[in-house]
Amino acid sequence: MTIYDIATAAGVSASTVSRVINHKSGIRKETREKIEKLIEEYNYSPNVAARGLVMQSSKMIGILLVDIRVVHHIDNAFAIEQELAKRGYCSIIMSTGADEANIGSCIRQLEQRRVEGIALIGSMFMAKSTYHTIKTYLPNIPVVIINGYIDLPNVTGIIADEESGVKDCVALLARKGRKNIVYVNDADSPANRNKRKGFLAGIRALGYPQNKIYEAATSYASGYEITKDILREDPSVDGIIYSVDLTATGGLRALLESGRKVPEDISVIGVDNSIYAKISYPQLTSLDNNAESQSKLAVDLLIKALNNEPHERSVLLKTHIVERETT
Amino acid sequence: MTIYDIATAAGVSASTVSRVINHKSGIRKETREKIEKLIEEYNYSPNVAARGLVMQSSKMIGILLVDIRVVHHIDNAFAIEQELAKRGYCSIIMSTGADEANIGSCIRQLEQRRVEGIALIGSMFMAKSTYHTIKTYLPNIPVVIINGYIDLPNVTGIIADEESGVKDCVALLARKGRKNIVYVNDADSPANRNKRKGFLAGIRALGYPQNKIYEAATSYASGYEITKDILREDPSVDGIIYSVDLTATGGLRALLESGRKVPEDISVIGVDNSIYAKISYPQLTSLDNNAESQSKLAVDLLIKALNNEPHERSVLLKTHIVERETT
DNA sequence: TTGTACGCGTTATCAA
DNA sequence: TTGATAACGCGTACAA
Repeated sequence: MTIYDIATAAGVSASTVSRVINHKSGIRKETREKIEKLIEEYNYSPNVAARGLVMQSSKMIGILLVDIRVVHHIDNAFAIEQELAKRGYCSIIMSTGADEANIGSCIRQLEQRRVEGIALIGSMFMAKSTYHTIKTYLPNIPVVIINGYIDLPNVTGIIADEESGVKDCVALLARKGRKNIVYVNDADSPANRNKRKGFLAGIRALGYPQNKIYEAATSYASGYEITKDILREDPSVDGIIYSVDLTATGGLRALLESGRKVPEDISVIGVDNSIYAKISYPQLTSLDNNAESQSKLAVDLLIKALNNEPHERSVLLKTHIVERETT
Repeated sequence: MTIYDIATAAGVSASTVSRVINHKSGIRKETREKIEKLIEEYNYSPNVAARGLVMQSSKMIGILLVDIRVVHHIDNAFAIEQELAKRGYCSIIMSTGADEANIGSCIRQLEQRRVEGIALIGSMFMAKSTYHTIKTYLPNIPVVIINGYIDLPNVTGIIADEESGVKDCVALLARKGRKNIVYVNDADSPANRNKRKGFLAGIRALGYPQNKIYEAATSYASGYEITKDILREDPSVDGIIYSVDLTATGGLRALLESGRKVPEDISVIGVDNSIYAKISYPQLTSLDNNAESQSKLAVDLLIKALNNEPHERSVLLKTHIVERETT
């Protein structure tokens, strides 16, 4: 079913049908109505790809995430998808995985689809290889990166200042009288390296001798296990900062089982201020990295870029601690 | 940058370049190498939309969810996206919202993009209007629906038998000596109507007089509030089944605050066996509706359908209860 | 081994 | 108010 079928059925040319479809003026009322009826009758709808070819516009954007299942990232994707859908854009959402080669392959796929803009969600996309892929294959289309920054003229970065945020977390624990504070990192990423820096800076500012960092995977189970390790290795620990809420929830469980009282004996802080922080028991104090503002800004900047309007090239967002029951 | 630019630069015709790109045989080695070098040099990559036009294949599939942020659904989307990406398909993922008109509009958009297959995730897509939209606009492309069924020749349905599952939950609580069991529903959906049926059937089988059903929204906060209501209205309650883990976690908090011991005084069961069940305290007993099998099956059936291989039209999956600390 | 010519489904230009 | 024609970028039958 093509525009020609409708044209033939209506006894007009394809251009007339096209005009009706695109609501152009200068069509006789009867002609328009006849064509509209036929379109309805045949359930005809124009082929967007063909239209895109001649219009030189795909009306598609790409959204890349390392893993779509990470709640913290999907909220960003949702905001972008919804807002751009309103403006007629279709979103291609891809989980790239952490492998740099695959990230490159995904970006190239988006290029082949001729997307008109790209959102990169997660600090993983700050990698050198991504820089090169964008520079080489997508030097002209707008790119926003959430929680990251890439120094390219067509790329806009939005970063939450988690380094200062985690430093503030350390200070908060110190104010609560904590002396033995450790940090639990999860997966290696630029964002996590910044948080770690913030932790070390915070400890340094206090002049504490203890600045131990533990490594966990990004899961409840891993948070649980590493925390049992911590209690064994550093029995005097009285404060733990986790790089993400999820591992912190596992940690809380371990603490509970060990008989330690939270926050009487030990304080705990997570990062993301996610649903996990509210669900956990006790409810988790967490560093809010302003995900909602990030999303809104990202959408806003991407739309501006798509419309060739002037806009910032990089934005740094403040973070703040949401205190709950674990501190 | 088009195939013609490469052809001109190489001093050959576009068809020769096309042959090189598509790895056809019968090309002189030197010609091929020259062209390959040029493609590399110019960072040329073919326009997939144009190719799709002539090949009559978009290599795109659509994934529809009511809300991409619902963890329980996003896992399905992830599995489908990953598996089909391996096979060269690009996924258009859309959050439709619950509004039927908008669902229809999303399906029509996918049709205009000429997707080659569609996955519908969530029982909301069993709605009459969706049936008609598919029947009218997409009578020929394969559709799988996860957690639902639509009686159309091109649609395959996968359903978890949550009705029996919830009935089993009631029976489990009865075995634990529970006499006053209530049910907390969340949003209205076909799946939830089945769970409710299961609850009522379970109560009926036991001959219990009490079969009260409460209504909540799909959130931690709502689970918390409704549970406080329950304790006020039915102080003798000793078992609560929640239609989703999320509301159950809110409920657990309310029970804890009320001073009731779980599971000594009261037993709690959720549905989905999600991460929430593991994070909550006490860890939540939950009805596992086999999300992973659902995903695998959906992918499998969709691929078979895309390849025109024979496959089942509808599958019913068993559920099972994962017992943790709340029963 | 390579080139020519056409078609995929649409829109825009220009002429009628 | 409408139609013929070219163009978008590509793949392929057929010819050379």
